[in-house]
Amino acid sequence: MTTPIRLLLADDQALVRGALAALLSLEPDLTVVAEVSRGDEVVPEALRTHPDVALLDVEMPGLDGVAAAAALRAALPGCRVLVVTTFGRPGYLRRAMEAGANGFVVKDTPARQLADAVRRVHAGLRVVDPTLAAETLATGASPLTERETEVLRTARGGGTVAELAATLHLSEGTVRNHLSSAIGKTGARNRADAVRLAEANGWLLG
Amino acid sequence: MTTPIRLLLADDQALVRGALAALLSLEPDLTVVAEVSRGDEVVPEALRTHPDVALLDVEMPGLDGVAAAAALRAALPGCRVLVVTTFGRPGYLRRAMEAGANGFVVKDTPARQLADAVRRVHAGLRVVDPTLAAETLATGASPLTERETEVLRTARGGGTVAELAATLHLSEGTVRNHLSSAIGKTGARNRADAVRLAEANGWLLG
DNA sequence: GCTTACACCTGACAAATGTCACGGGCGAGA
DNA sequence: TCTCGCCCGTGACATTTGTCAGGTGTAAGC
Repeated sequence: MTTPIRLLLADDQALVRGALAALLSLEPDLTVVAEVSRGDEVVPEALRTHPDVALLDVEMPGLDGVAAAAALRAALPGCRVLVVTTFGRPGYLRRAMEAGANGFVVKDTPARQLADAVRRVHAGLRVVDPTLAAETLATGASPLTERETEVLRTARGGGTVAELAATLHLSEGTVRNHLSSAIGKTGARNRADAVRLAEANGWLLG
Repeated sequence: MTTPIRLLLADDQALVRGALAALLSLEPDLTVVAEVSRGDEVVPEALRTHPDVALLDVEMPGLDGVAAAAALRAALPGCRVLVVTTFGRPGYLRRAMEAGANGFVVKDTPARQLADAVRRVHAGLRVVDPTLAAETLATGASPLTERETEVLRTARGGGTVAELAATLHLSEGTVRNHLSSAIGKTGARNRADAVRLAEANGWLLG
């Protein structure tokens, strides 16, 4: 073993972040050099500490993990990215890979495998949960157009059509058309149902 | 120091569970004797391993952490319970305390404080996040009746009134009345909004 | 006994929602 | 060029939803 692999951890839950740091620090060839709680702190902290691998959560304030991954790849091309997330949503994996992530691990995986995943990513390999990969291929990309996802995303707050139209600067009829189309495409029966399904598939990311 | 404090960990996310085990094992006076991933495995495993303190997540398959806490207090009165959860929902804290939990910690708290929380709970003290405690007192208990919460819980799936009525064996009018009442009490404008608000307050637990 | 709260139902009503048919404009690709 | 898909809009329509005013029965409290 030469110098240890330098790690950056990004997770909004301090307890989980610290626990992951403890877990990874048990490995002699790994060392945690930075911890952040927000997505928009990833790049500045990485520029300061020059990690070899960054472990990013998807759900974070400021900037979601996928966007942070893209920004990090642009700022430090030599830094590998391993996305570690709670939800194994098919769309998340797809978006993360498109954003340049080198690996994707859900928090359901056994703790022992995390260090190996880090090492593989550092070695230039891709690490993907096989179950999730299959599901992603089965589910496919989002069938929703840009506008439809935007309307659905706004509809998450639970407002009337009039309010949606006002915040989106659209006509009420247009909003209804987009919603109807989204409902049809997702196979939902309701606006609320469509929001639920789209979110479960990871189709509502920024 | 005499014998170390024996811990049981319950969390459905294997990675988080393992990381917490690593974090707590760093403390010389703590030892993790059991790990489970489901709420309904807590009591059997506790009967087998006799932990001093059980760390329970709220969101778990099989049995939620609050119900598991109650069952554990009944089966092993000597075992202290520390609830560790992702969401700082006011209702969760209230329900957990009513179920006999000795402490309540959100996953936003710094990792260093967890071991102290465990020690305090083991010493017979109550550990509660002060911010969350204040919010709980401000929000108060659920204003919803049993039936209203049940209807809201069923409405989470996103079905029509007719379907809700069918699954609940009620008349459509009754369902609508319960929904309307719940919407009024929560200050929501929609059925979907009411579900969202009630869930955010932790009023939809089993 | 009386009151209060809850569960359950009915019927009716206005408002919101979801669907459809129909336009026009715009950019990408055959 | 022509077609196709997406975006945006209109108007109309049936359905669903949320609200209200009633009614019953039942259990708990004064």
